[in-house]
Amino acid sequence: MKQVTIKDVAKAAGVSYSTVSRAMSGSPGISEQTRRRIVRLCEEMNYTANAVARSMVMKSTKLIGLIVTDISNPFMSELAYYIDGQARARGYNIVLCNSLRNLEQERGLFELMISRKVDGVILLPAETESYNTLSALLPRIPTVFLGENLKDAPESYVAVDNYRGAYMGVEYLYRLGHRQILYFGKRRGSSTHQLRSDGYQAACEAYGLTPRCLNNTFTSTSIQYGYQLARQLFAQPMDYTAIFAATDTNALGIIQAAEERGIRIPEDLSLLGFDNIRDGGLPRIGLTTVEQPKKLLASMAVDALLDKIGNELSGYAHRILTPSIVERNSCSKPREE
Amino acid sequence: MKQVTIKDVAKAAGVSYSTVSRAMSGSPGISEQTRRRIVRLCEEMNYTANAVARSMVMKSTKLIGLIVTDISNPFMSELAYYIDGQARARGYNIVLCNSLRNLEQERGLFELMISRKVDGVILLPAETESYNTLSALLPRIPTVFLGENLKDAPESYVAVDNYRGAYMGVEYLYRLGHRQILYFGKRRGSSTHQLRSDGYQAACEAYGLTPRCLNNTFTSTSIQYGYQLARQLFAQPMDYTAIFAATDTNALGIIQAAEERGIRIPEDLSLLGFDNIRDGGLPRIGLTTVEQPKKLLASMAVDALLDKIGNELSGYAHRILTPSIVERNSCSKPREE
DNA sequence: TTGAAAGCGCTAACAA
DNA sequence: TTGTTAGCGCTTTCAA
Repeated sequence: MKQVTIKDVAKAAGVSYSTVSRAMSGSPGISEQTRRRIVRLCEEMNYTANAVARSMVMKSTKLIGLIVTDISNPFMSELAYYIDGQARARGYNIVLCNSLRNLEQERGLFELMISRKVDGVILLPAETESYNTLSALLPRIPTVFLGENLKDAPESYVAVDNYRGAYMGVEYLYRLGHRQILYFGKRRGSSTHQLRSDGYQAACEAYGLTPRCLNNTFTSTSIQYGYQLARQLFAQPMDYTAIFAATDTNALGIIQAAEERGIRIPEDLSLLGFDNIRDGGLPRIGLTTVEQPKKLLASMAVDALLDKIGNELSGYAHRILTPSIVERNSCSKPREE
Repeated sequence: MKQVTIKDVAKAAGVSYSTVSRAMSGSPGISEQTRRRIVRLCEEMNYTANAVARSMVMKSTKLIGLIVTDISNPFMSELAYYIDGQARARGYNIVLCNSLRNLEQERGLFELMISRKVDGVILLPAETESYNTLSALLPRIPTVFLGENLKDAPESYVAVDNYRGAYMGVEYLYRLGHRQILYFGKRRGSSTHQLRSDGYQAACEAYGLTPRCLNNTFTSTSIQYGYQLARQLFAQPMDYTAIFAATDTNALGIIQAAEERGIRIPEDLSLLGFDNIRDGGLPRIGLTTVEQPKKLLASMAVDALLDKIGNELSGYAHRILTPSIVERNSCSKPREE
């Protein structure tokens, strides 16, 4: 697997190797004739430029680090799909890592990205706390936080307006006629969760409803945990007509628990999610939910990062997108008593 | 964002920069005293070794290219999750790309990986044809095909025994009492699909059943297409008691179409999938399916690749894993007529 | 135990 | 239009 280098080509062509470089990179100051000759020769010789060597002198790897907590999570894999598409269209590739929602691991990965000299990193933080853990490293590499709202932190992020999304969710249920809405699954340590729960509270106040919140005591929001939480909940009398789940994965767990207990959705209970992960659109699930515009989030994150990479001087940018509600079949009017 | 280099540290420490290199890389031939002094200094100065420069001289990037058709597909994102874990444990990172199941795109990405000098690539091929499209490039970089069975091609791959899996699936349905089993969704251009369908046919013969196959005429196997195909199918009289879907995504589409038509699964119709993607385990879905052991597949692919990278001389290896059946709620005895 | 120096493959400034 | 040459930041041989 001996690699052909620019020197080999130069020798074969009988020119200096800077001429080969010029021919390949399309720079000016070279006759069309020799360029063509050399390009052809490169193909014949199977010459492929060594991107590592180029990175060395260009001081740019054209690589973006993407740190997610768990790529097998459908929300993140969808985001990753769009990020890759957008990045590649701009000449970049993605180095992917999973932090496993572990701050130490995340920090290690971040340092790894610095040492790999990626041009920038897009981070789906493990927790809100991530910002603090990483703050000392942040000046060393352009970074954009994605998904998590950093409020007024002096660092770039793009996220959905979680407060507003939750507010809209309550409004939606209210208009359907619900007056007892339970908020389900708020997880500690996440500003996303805090904002959603704040939005829920605010909307309840505005509409004269009594807010009621069931916290997620687990460290994660998988379906499993949602299910366990919901089982506990359903063991008690149901004095609400709708559940607003903090995340779609929570909602999926609720569906499972409801199924077991013979609670029909939406006939007996309306259920509203948040995120709009693909699974919610599956047959028999049909989850109505507050959508995070994943494609847009992804492309804004890439744009913001490349902006930052381009203008070293620039500061930071906060971009907050407005969510919307996607209606499927998990919400209806409350039953007449 | 001026980067601190090894020279800066050397100057500050008053030693040559080779000494700093030795101190950092833990090589012998350096007093423990100076090593400690230098390591401390590096930390103080925020020195992080430049992996690009190191790659340059080591002729190894410690990077693995991972080319999938679509990372948002749950099967692939799960695989990617395990691949990353296994690779990182061995000191490697992943460069992720999506080929969009497009041969040209895939070829381009493969060339990109060569030029990026990744140490090897794991490829979830777009089609069986991928092997031919890429064959000229294969000698230039260690590669392992994942998921697709290349039969006796002289290239490494790891895949599940698709033939056997399908055979087992038919046996499973047969034992439940089914005698009319329809095979659904075979897609052209995929040896995986070919093998599954062969296994189905063989099992039918062995058990004295009449094989019946409904081909997928689309180029992809998304839920959408499965749904459309199933709609056409259900418009005709149902002269089978079970459907064996070529993939879980197909099965999901079938569930949707069945739902619409009021066909109950498993009461009116048993449904067996293949792959065991996470979605199949969701509440209300409960798809019984032939499982591909994703974690094992991933770690064998990484192992096979690192073997290949380690021993330049070595040839290729074919590793075929045995699938198993995971029972949930989509299959039952056929109804008594 | 440490330092000097070559070189990895490339780009770009400068010379011719 | 083309060639020469100096690096990019590191590892590693060879000498001291």
